[in-house]
Amino acid sequence: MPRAKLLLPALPNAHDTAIAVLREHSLTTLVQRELERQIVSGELEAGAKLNEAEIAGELRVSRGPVREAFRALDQSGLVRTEKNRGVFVRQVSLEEAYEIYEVRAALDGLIGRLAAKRIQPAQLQRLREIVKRMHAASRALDPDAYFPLNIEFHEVLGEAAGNHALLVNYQRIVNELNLYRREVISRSAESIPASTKDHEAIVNAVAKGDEALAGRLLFEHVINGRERLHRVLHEAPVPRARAGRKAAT
Amino acid sequence: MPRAKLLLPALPNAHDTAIAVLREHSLTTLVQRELERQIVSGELEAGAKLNEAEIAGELRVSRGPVREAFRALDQSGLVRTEKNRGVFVRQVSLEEAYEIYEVRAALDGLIGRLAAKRIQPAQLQRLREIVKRMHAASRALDPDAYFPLNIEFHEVLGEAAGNHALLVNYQRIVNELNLYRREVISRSAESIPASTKDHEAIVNAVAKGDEALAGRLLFEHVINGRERLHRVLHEAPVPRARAGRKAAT
DNA sequence: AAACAAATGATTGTTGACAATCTACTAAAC
DNA sequence: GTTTAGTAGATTGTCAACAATCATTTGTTT
Repeated sequence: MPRAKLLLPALPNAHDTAIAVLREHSLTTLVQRELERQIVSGELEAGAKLNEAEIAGELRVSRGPVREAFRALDQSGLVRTEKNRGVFVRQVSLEEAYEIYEVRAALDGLIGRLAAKRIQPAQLQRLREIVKRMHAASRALDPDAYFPLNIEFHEVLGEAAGNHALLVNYQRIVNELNLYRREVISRSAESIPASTKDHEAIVNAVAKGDEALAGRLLFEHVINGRERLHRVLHEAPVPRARAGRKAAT
Repeated sequence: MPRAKLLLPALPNAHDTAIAVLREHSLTTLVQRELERQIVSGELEAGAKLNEAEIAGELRVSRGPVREAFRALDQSGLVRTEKNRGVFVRQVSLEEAYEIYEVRAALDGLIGRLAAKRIQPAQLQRLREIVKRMHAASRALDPDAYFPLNIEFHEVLGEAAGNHALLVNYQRIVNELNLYRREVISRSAESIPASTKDHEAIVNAVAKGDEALAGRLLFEHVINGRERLHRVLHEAPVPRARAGRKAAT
């Protein structure tokens, strides 16, 4: 008798909450999120092949939702699909990373200008605390502590810009970039102090409401990051890239 | 006897070419492209509901590839999905459009700077011809001729920037924006001359290789476009019962 | 032994069927 | 007349089976 379900008391147990989740989200969405999490966290490493049946088995769903999730992840740039061969966690080449950094610089420049105009006290406070923790990680030269702080810093700043479309595009770009940076940044402990200084200056510019300065600092911060990355990879000189240009007038 | 297929001579007919296409592209990809075309062209108007079975029937495929295509289109911002209700061609509100314009301005600013640095003679020639045709459409005050020229202009410029990641993100943004602009721009014939002048100045700046100027002009061009749009919308909404002001939620 | 050919196994691409959910309509109650 | 409950139809979400393609191994030939 299905009627019984309606008479159940509102005692939430694991089964009920699972059903509640499914009422709002499709399996495809859940699979997509889980895979995204695994990719972004590095659990699935770049270049790894994603086997439909295997993933479906692990997540206890059929291949349909998995395939749909693959399509979404492909479009968002986290995986690449080869017909009849499968999908693979995207590997971002140095050249691609270089291009993506330019895009990110432009978006971050905009974020800086908007954040300087619109940031709210609570958000500013969060930024200041993150920077404080960054200083600690910086003194300890601890990349594993610094990396998530860096992510959080730019996340908060992105929210402070108060432009949802901008945030969505920014997050996508940063995700792609993180595919590239993870392994590298852990080897670049020496760049942490410089990066921390950048962040501090950015917070000050935003706090002052100096839109032009905040925009330029963020733009340069990203370009600096790109060059640091490049230097770590090839001890060779960085391709000519002028950090000083402002994002957009 | 399926063996016969292997013995067929290499005379291309409709059937063979269809098979050749499928060797390279999955049905999902083809469905995705077709729907994207229909949405961008306006064949499917904003807010329209996309029925899985219906589309599958029209395109002679099963629902699987259609659903996968939906996922990709959702991620690229062309449709919105409501669980158990279906997918709809995305409607971009005025507020969203306003936000997206800001993002586009930042990306276009970057395009301007990069294009000024890297554009090739053939591309510059294409831009000049487009502007010439724009002048013609401008004198005739013909929005239907002007609209595609405008799209093409920015497409060429985007290619000239020589940054693939930038181009991909830019196209996505422009697609979203076009969801909003189509109906509006046709009513704003009076802004065509100003827009044409913008384009001409941009070409000149790019031709001179003046990165800062090209970047600034493009940024301002987009913002101007946003303001023109805003003005058209807020002047016109008169009680006069002229058809259709539904989009602006 | 090296290289090519055929067959086998594994994986992806596609389809149709079934279950769950929503929408629209009818009818009864107030 | 309006509202509410119930039901029938349509639509989406999920799944499992089938077909096509690719990868690997085995066997044959030189």
